[in-house]
Order: sequence, then structure tokens, then C-alpha cells
Amino acid sequence: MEDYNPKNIEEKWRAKWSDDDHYAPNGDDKNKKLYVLDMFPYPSGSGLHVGHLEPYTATDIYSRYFRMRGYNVLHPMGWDAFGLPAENYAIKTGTPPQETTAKAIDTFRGQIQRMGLSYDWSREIGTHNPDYYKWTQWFFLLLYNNGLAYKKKAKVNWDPVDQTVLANEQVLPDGTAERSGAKVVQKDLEQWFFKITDFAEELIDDLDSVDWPDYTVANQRNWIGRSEGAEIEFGIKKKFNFVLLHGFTGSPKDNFFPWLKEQLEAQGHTVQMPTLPDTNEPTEEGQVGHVLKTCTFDENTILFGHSLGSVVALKVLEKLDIRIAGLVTAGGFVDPNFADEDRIFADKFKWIFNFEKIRNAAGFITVLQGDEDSAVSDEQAARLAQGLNVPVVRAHVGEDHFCAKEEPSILRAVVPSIRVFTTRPDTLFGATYIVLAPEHELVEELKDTIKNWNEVAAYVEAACNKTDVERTGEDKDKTGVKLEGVTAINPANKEEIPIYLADYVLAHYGTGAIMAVPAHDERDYEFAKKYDLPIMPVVVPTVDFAVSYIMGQKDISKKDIEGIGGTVEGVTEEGYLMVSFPKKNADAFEKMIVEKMEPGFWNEYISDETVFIFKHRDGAIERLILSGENDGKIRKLGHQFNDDEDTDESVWAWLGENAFYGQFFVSHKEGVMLNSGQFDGMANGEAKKAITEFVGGETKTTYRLRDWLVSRQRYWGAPIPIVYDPEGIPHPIPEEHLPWTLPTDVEFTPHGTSPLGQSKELAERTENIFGKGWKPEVDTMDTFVDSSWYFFRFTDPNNEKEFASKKAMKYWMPVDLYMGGAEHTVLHLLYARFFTKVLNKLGYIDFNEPFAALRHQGTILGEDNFKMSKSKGNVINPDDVVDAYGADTLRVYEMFMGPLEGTKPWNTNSVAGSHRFLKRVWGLVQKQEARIKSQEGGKDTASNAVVVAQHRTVKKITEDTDKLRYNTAVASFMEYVNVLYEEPHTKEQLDALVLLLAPYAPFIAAELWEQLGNEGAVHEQPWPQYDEAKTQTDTITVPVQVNGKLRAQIEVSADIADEELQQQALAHENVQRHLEGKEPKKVIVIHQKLVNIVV
RNA sequence: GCCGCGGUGGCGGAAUUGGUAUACGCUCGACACUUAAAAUGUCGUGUCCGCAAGGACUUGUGGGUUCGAGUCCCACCCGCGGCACCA
Repeated sequence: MEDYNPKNIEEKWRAKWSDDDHYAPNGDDKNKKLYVLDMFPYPSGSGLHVGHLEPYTATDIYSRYFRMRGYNVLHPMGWDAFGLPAENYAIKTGTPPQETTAKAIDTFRGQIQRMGLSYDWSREIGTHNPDYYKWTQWFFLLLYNNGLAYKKKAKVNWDPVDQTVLANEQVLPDGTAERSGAKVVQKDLEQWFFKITDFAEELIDDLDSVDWPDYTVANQRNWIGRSEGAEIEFGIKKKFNFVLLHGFTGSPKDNFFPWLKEQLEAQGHTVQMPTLPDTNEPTEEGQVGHVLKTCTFDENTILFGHSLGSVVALKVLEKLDIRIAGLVTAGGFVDPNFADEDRIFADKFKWIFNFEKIRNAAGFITVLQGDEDSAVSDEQAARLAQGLNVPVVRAHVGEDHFCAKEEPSILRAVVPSIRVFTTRPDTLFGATYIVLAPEHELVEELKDTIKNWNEVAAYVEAACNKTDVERTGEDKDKTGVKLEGVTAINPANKEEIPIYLADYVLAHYGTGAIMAVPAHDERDYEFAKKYDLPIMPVVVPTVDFAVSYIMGQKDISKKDIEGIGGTVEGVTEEGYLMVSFPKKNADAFEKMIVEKMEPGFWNEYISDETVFIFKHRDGAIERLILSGENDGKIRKLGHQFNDDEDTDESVWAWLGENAFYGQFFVSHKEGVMLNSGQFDGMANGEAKKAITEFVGGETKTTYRLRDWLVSRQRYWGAPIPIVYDPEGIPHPIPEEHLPWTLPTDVEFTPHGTSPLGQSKELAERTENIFGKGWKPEVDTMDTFVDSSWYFFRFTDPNNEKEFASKKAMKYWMPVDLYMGGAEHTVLHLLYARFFTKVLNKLGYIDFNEPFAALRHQGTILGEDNFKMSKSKGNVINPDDVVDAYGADTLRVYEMFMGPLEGTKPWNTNSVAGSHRFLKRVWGLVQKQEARIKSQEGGKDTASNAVVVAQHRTVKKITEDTDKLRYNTAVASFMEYVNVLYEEPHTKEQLDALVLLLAPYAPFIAAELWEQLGNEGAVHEQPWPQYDEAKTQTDTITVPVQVNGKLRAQIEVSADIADEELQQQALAHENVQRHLEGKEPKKVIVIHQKLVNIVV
């Protein structure tokens, strides 16, 4: 009888299983395919830790289990090999990342193979291999060619010491860099982005279709952050002096001109609308001269030109020696080359412009281009905009080339206004000021109008120099500055309201501007309090108010209120205590009032949501009750006892007078409109829509999600496949030049620019292929790009023509079980889903979500309950555990520790316990050999108990393995083995045990299967079956309760009738004793389960 | 603050769909084997009362529903994770 020696058997079987594709899928039955995937690791220099092994073992058990059930299982492994640690190591030591990475991968692979994990090594991939990143680059081009990758200037965190860009996560709350401790500055850099925001809606909606942990789905939703609301336009209170110039063959009576004039004059502006001379044969001198002669210009002038009128406008500005408020063009151009026909005026104008002069002569400039303009091409518009250094603004036109009688987009563009995004359009009447983000473009536009410009400019500069962290983190004390000399008009009530600049409004969210409603928004409230701005409640919460002055004998504290399930809603400035509590607690509430205050309190007026407002007032016995019904109406105050008091006060009058609204109104989002003109009395939910329509606003959904910045000023990543022509215009590298390889002639020490910039080879390569003066992009891609598509590659890893064939993806995808760390609940999963949606949209695949089911493993802590770390010295090295106990023990222990997703501490004693269990399994089989010998000729028998245990165990392990409940599965193994030690059994029970154990402890199972004299490999056997009938015992123990308390256990035949069971239960001695001679009122018999006798 | 998850012995954790709470393992104690230790085996191990039979209490706290609640409902407390001046 041999002792269990894991070292020997594990070596033996590992050698047998060592060929690359030992575990390659080999069937083609689509109905029985299973793709089981681990999040592939970053191969770090320090090797695998025990935490890696938990998910790997979990998916391995799952894969082996389904193989035994006849499934065609794809279970691959690879390396997320690009990344910072290897590069940082290179900076320190000069060792190229290629070398360290290759070494680390070998270590990882060796450790993984040692654990008996059944990966198909013929599909191994590494993201750093040119064969792989060729396709990463191909994906970049796919996005680029479909308008989903673009370059723009972005504000980034720059560490002046390390000379590199930092992620937001790497900047501490005090604005210093986590690593270097240097003060991080904001720097504008040209960066590449992926347009993930285009998919925000699907990324949220499709979460409904996946089997993922709740919190992962919630985190994704949270991150994407959908808000439904409206955009509303606020006019600026200022009288402008408009000069409107019509176009070629036009007149002020044509098109939208009369309408526009009427609209502007209605808003109080003055309008000059000259008839330009020789409209059918215009000349520059004639038209420009006429305008300069007949129109007056001042700093409040807004010059507008339609079509040729815009050319006239430009020429006029060239000649003006004062600065006007703004310039707007619609269908304008600076280039006489028309696609359709030549224009007669083409050589009557000089097509050279002094753009610099023009730009300086106008406060703001807007270039409008209608959709599909047949007269002016997009290119002409773009040239105009480029000269003026502004973006082209796309406008929906009423008719081609802005020729309708009404053109609202022009009206909007011509009058400076502020567009805000709000989720609470119902509170529009309560908007008492406007806040712009410091970066808001309007600030610059209004430069000439703002009286305190120096102060404003200083605030803007200070805000722009702050990092995001500084602006949003730590003390959120609100700061801001008022724009003097400019006010806005609330479009709902036409009130004039001030405009502030404050950094609590973020430029990149919504429109970068908000309407502030201090009565219904905490932040606005705080700001309003600080700057003494008016607060106007417009929604009264749908609750009843009961207002009471009570004789204050004892104080009611917050604790008293909460003790009876009430909520303290707030304290008014005058010291009133506002309280609400559920109606069912009314009695308790009254009791408290009586105890604390005075007798005879009432509760018949309390509804489900009643807010009480108390005021202690010595001697006063006055009660004011407002409403006994909650019907959404605003009630007048009434007096319960003191009829001589004034009863005409409105809720609002009372509340307003006491000015407690901050907290209370903000926390109640539902209610009835008030102070909102015609909308008074409407439910606020309805008012959202009604008020949006009333002011011509637009319903809008906004997302928190921002586009994905993929540029990294780093070496160890996939180079971005872009080159720049001598004018600096980016061009995609044609596919035939992929992989666009990472150069090796670089130094790793940071210089503040991307390491690729130093490469001579890369520069020469670029010029050789594209021509003199062409330059390569020197940034590499975020490593999250590499991992956003690797699961596709595994389905077809050696394909040289495509990233994966449609056939292979159709067969294998989506991933049936994806296992990995909870730290990836947001970024990696979001990016992978984004790539999948792009491929779906472009017709490469026909599914929408890459990972059908997802599970996370929890963290394994050190024995001291702290996270394992070198500095704490609590790291468990898996190699040591394997050396001491074998891989099977480590596998079984990690599965037995607790639920997969839980955080749990390592416990060396428990490892020994798992080892003991395997030794006991081993011992059973050794004894079996001896038993067979001693029983030669005799008869093998198994007890009933053992047969029942066998079938129950098969059932339980099958169910638990299906559901990845491995901890309870291992517990069942232990119970079964305990039974086998006590009861006579045959080889059948041992075979079942070894088969069940095969996915969990593959080495010992293989060895014992052989020792039991069975043919073939244990892992290729069919999964054992159980017989439901054999899971039942002949007799059962039924608990008997008296009044719900356990008083006896009776042993009865399993097929006993309920009546018989009841009789036996009643007959039991201890039961009789507890009945104390009384007749049972009721006896509850749960078939085969329980008897409860009620007396 | 908002969203999500959880709270059960000395520890990790079980408990079907409302039906014997504490399975399984660890720890600890006693015993057996041994010159001894390790290993192994047997028994015990929620708290309290009791020699025992038996009884009382117990799943974060307080209420509720039910013949019966760890499980369902209400309120609260605590812990973990995510987001956080996102209008």
C-alpha cells in the first residue's frame, strides 16, 4: 500500500498531457459548443500568485466537466503582454521589454501547466507579437475609416518630473502625481480618440440581455451615466444693432429677411437692412461702399450676411476701424468656384481676404452651413471657416441655401444665447441665474461686453490651470464670478437673470452651461446662498403639511423621531423642525407627542406622506393643520382649534416666509407646480414636457461617458498606424504595410516625448514608403485596445488574412463563460463591448454582446486578512504550496475556501485539511485493492446507505458544478468520502467518486482511475449519471414541533401517510409532555418533512 | 449624497421554493496508536442552566406577516464595491 505522493503522480500525468493541442476542441456540433474564457493576464516578472489560480481553476473545472458531458470546449490562454511595468523596468535597467516579457511568459506558462489547467496551447496568443498587433492596428484603421477614430486637442495631466502624461487615477486629490510627487499641470496635447460615445445608448440598453453580476451591470450603467432631460435656450439681455446683408439677386424683401427683422425687433433690437446696389450685377466697390455709407456700426453691431452678402460682410469688416459684437454668415463663401455654374460677380470681387483683420474686428464669429446646400459646397464653407478660424456650424435649413420664409437656425445663431442642459425642465420658472463653465466659448465672445473682464479672465485662467481632481475633489466649496454687464432672459417668465462663471459646471458635460434652480438643486442652493442669489421654489412636494406650534415641555430630538420610524426632513431657519413618517406609525407618533408634549394629539389627519412642522412655543397651544388628504393639491392652512386665526395663508406663503426650502425641496423631486404661471397645479412630471414645449426646448439624452483617449506617449504598445504628410495632415497606413512594427532603436529614459520619436529606423521607414517629409505617428495605443478584441482572435488565432474568420466567430462566439477580476467591471468590459458593437454594425458579426455570462473571482487575502503584498510579507507563493502538497490540493483548497466571488483570507491549516481529504480519497482506493484480494471468490456488497450517498453525491456535484458552486461541491465530496470510510462499498462507488473528482483534482483522478483497473483516460469518460429513485432512503427522520419549537424527531417509513405521521407525532412522549394535556388546535403536516402541532 | 452587494459559531462558510439554523472544513479539547513527535484514527466543540433527561436563548438592531422567518415586509445600524459638483 503506497502513500499518496502527489509529486510523482503529477509529474507522470503532466508528461502524458504535454502536447500543445491535447485539449483542443475536436467536435463540430454547434449545439454542444462551449467557449470558456479567462481574462488573459499581464505576464508580470514576479510570476503567478495564488489569486490568479482561483479563476483559472474554476474555468478549468467547468471546461473539464463539460468535456466529460460531451461538449466541444474552447478553453484558450494568452498574454496581455504590452504594458507599463516592462517599460518601467527597461527604463531602470536598460533591458528591452521584449526580453523581460518573453521571460515572464515562459514563467507563467510553466506555472499554469504545473497546475494541470487544460488550456489549448495551440491557440496561445500574445498581444505584443507583430502577428497579433497587426490586427490591433487593423482595428484602429477600421475605426478610423468609419469615422470612429479622430484626433483632437485634449487637456491631459502632465507630470513635469516624469515627463509623461498621467491617467486621472494617477493623480492624487491634492493635485500631485502619485509616483513622482510633482505638481501635475494641465497640458493641451493632440490625442487620438475612439468615438465610443456613439454607442452609449446600446451600451446601456444591451446590458439587459447579459447574465452578469448585478453590480457589474450597475457599474457599467453608472459609468455611461444616462440622463434624460432637455436643452433650453436662454437669450442674452442686450440690445444689438443688426446689419443684415442679402445675397446675389436678392433683396430685403426676399426669403427670411422680413421675418428675421420682425423677430429681432420684437426682441427689442434695432435692424438695418440695406438694399444692396446692382443686385443682379454686383460689384465689390458698389455694395461694400453702400453698406459703409448707409449703415451705422458700433460695438453692439452684429453683422449678418447671407450668401454673397457674407462676402460683402467680410469686406466691410476689413474696412471698419472699430470692433463690432459679432459676425454671422449663412451660406457664405470666400471662393468663387461654384460647382453648378459660374457667377457673374466672380471677377467683380477680390478673392483675397485679410482674415486676421476680420477676426479682430468681430467679437464672435459663426459660420452656418445648411445641410446639402446646392449653391455653396461644404468645401467652400470649410475654407471660409478655416480663414476665420472657427468650426463650421451645421444648420437644418427650411429650404435649400437658406431660402425659406423662416429660418429659425439663423435666428438662433444671430442672437447670442446660452443653451443649457437640464433634467428638470419643470423647474424652469425657478431658474434665477445661469452658470457657465469657465471654458464656455461665450465668455470669449462677450469679452467686449463684460465689464469686469480682468476679474473674469483671472478666474478662467485659474480654473483652466486646475486639474480635474482639484476642481472636483476634496473641499467642494463653490467659487464663481459674476459676468457684469451681461444678463440672460429666462425664457419661461422673461425675467432678467444674472450670469455667473463657476467651475462647478463642467465644460464637457451637456452644453457646458446650466440654468441654476437653487430651490431644487443642492449645488445651486449652496452657490445661491454664498452669492446671495434669489431662491424660488416652483415645485411643492406631493405631501401634506401639518404645521404645529406646540407647547414645548420637552424637546423632540432627531433621535426621538427616528426611533418611531420618522425622518427629519430639515430644520427651518426659524427653528421649525420638519418631520415626516409613515402613516402606519401614526399611533407611535401620537404616543410620543403625548408623552413629550401634551395630551390629546390627533392622528386622523395623517396620510401616507405627511410632513409636520413643529415649533416649540412656550404657552402656545396652537395647532395648524394643513390637509388631511394627499391629492396633489396645494392646500390652504387651516386651524384645527383656533378658528379666530387667519386661515387664508397658502402653503407657499407660509413656507416662503420661513425660508426652509434648501434641504427639503431638493430632496423631494415629485410634486405640484407653483409660481410657474399657467403651469401652476400641474404635476411636475407632466410639466417637464409642457414647459420644454412652451419655451421651444428640445428633449435630449445626455451621457456621462466620454470618448476613449487611446494615445499613449509610451514605447511598449502597438504603434498607431498613422503617418503625417509634410503639411501635417494625418493619413492611415495602408493595410499592406501592417504590421507597422515597433522599432527597437530607442532609449527608454523618459524625455517628455514619445520614445518612438527617437527611432531613426521608423523615420526612415516612413520616408521610404510615403515620401520625403512624411513623419510617423509616434504615440502607441492604450493597452486596453489590445484586450478589446482578443476573444475573437482565440476563435481563429493563426488566420493571416483576417483577425478571425466569420465562420470561426459564428461558431464559437459569444463567450459562454467569462471569468475575471471585478476590477475590470468598467473599462475592459466596456471597451470589449464597444468593439463588438462596432463589428456588429459593420457587418462582421451578427451578435451584439461578446460575453453571454460573466463571473468574477474574489480577492484572496493573506493569512493576516490584509491584501497580499510584498511589503506586508504575507504573500503565498503557489509554487511552495504545490511543492508541499501538490497541485490537486491547491486546486481543491482554493475551490473550498468559499464562494468564488467572495473575498477570503488564506489559511494554511485549511490547505492541510484539503490535502487530508485527498489522502483519504487515495487511501480508499488502496484499501479497495486489499479488499478485493482478501475477498477473492467472495461477493462485493454495498450498503443501502452507501448507494444512496453515491446517487445523492452525483446529483449534488452535477448541480453545483453547473452553477460554479464549487465550495459546496467539495463539501459533498468530503461527506461522501466520510460515508465510504464507514460503510461497505464496491468499486462502483469508487469509480463514481474518481469520475466526479476528475475536473477538480485531475492528477489524482487520472492515477486512481488507472489503479482501479479502468480502461481509457478518466477525463474522456462520460460524466456519471444518478438515479433519482436511488437518492431516497427507506426511512426518514421527521422533526415534530409544538408551537413551532422542535420537541421530537421520529423515525418513520418514507412512504408513510400524513395521517399516520400525525398520529405517531402526537404519540411521542416528549410531544405529549409539551401538550400538557391540551387538545391541539391545529396540526400542520408537511409531507415527509415536518409536523407542527399548535395548541 | 446616489447606485449595487452583504451582515449566520473562535475562523472560512452551509441552509432547496418560508419547514430540524450552524452542513463541510479549520481551530480547540479529550482519548487511542507511538519510547517520543509527526502522521492517522475515535469522540466532543453556538451561548446559558442542568449529573442527566431535558430546557431557555441565538442568524447586525427594532418592529411586522405566518402554525412556522436566516429566508418575506417596514424602519434603522454597520461593512464592502462603484460613481460622485454629471445639472
